[in-house]
Amino acid sequence: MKEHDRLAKTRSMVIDAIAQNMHLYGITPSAGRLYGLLFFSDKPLTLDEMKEELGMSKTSMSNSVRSLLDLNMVEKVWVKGERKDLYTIRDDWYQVFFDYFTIRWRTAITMNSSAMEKSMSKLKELIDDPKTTEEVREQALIDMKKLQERLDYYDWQNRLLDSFETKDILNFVPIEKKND
Amino acid sequence: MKEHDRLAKTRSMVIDAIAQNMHLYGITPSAGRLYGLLFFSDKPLTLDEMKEELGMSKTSMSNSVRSLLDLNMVEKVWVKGERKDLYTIRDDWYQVFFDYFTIRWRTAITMNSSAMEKSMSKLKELIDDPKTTEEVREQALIDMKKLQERLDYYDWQNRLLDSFETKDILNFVPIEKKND
DNA sequence: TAGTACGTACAGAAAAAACTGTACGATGTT
DNA sequence: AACATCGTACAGTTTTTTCTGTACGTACTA
Repeated sequence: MKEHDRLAKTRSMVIDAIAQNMHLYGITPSAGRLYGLLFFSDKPLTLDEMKEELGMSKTSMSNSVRSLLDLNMVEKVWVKGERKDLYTIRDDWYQVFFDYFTIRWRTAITMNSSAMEKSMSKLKELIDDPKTTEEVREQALIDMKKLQERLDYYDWQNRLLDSFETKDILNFVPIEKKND
Repeated sequence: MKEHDRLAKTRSMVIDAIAQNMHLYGITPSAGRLYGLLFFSDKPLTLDEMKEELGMSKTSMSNSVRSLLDLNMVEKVWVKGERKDLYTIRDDWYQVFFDYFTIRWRTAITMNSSAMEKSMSKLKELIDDPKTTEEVREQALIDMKKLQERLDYYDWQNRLLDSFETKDILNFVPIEKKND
C-alpha cells in the first residue's frame, strides 16, 4: 500500500538520524535504531516484537534494551496478564537528558577527581619529605598547581550538573520559549 | 631514582583516569592517554616525542592528535626554527568544554532536527492529500505530534547550547564558587 | 510435578575499530 | 637541483566490539 510506504519512509528517515547521533550518549547505532523504533511505537514492545521489527537476534534486543534502561531512556512497563516484559520509551525528554548527565558525567567527574585528589596527597607527601631533591619538589609543585586548577574545573562541572539534577537550570533556560 | 618514580606514579594514576573517561567526548582511550600526557607536559610535544613516550606508532599519534584537534582540545604551536609540528593542550578548560558541545552536540541536534522537519513536511503533504485514508491520516497526525514535541525539546537544547557558546551560563553557574 | 515460555549468560562468529609499517607528497636544506 | 625530513594516506594486521545461536535458570501453567 502506497500510503503506508510513505508513512514508513518518513519514519525511517528520522530513525536513521536518531540512530546515527545516538553515539553522543554512548549508545551503539543498533540500540539507536531500537530507540527510534520505540519512539514511533504507539504501544510498549516485547523483545520478540523488537526482534521481528529490526530483524535481529533476541539476544541483541535484550542487550540493547539493557543499555537503554541503564541510561533511563527506556522503561519496563507492567501489563496485567502479559508474561513477556514490555518496554516503552521515556518521553519526558528533559528528564532523560538530565539523567544522562547525572548517570554518566557525574560518575566520570567523580572518578577523575578522586584520582587527582589521591595524586595530590601523594605529591604533598613528596614535597614535605625533607629527603626530596629540589628538582623533584619543583616539579611536584607544578603538578599540584595543574591538578588543583583541574579540580576547580571539575567542581564547576559538578555545580552545573547540580543545576541539571535539581532542574534549576530550567529557571535559566526555560522550556517555554520566551517570546520577546 | 626513587623520587622520580613516585612522581611518575602519581601522574600515571591521573592519566589512567583521564584516558578511561575520555570516551564521554567520543575520544578513544589511546587519544585519552595522549591527552593525559600533554596535560602534564611542561612544553609542547612533537609527534615523535609522543610516539616515544607512549610507545606507539607515529601514524597513531598523528590520528590521535587530529581527533583532539578536531575537538579543540589541543592546539598546534608554532615555534621559531622548529621544523616539526608542536602540539600543546588547551588549558582553558571551560572554553574546551563549551567548544565540545558546540562542535559535537550542535551538529547532532541540527541533523536530527532537519530530518524531523523534512519528515513533518512530508507528513503534512500526506495529511492534506484527499486520497489519504482516514487510518493513515490519523497515524500521520500522531507522528506529527511526536515530532513536534521532540523539536521543541531540541529547541531547548539549542538554547542551552547558546548559553554555553556565549558563556552566559557562567552567570548562572559561576566559575568562582559562591561562599555562603 | 511435568511441561512450556521467557530472558539472559556464555561461547563462538562476524563486523568494526584501532594500530602499524610502508610509501609518497610537501617542504625545507645544502 | 639533489637530498633529507616531516606528516599523513593507504593497505594490511591485530584487537575489540557487536552480533548470533545454544543452553540454562526461573517462573508461570496445566
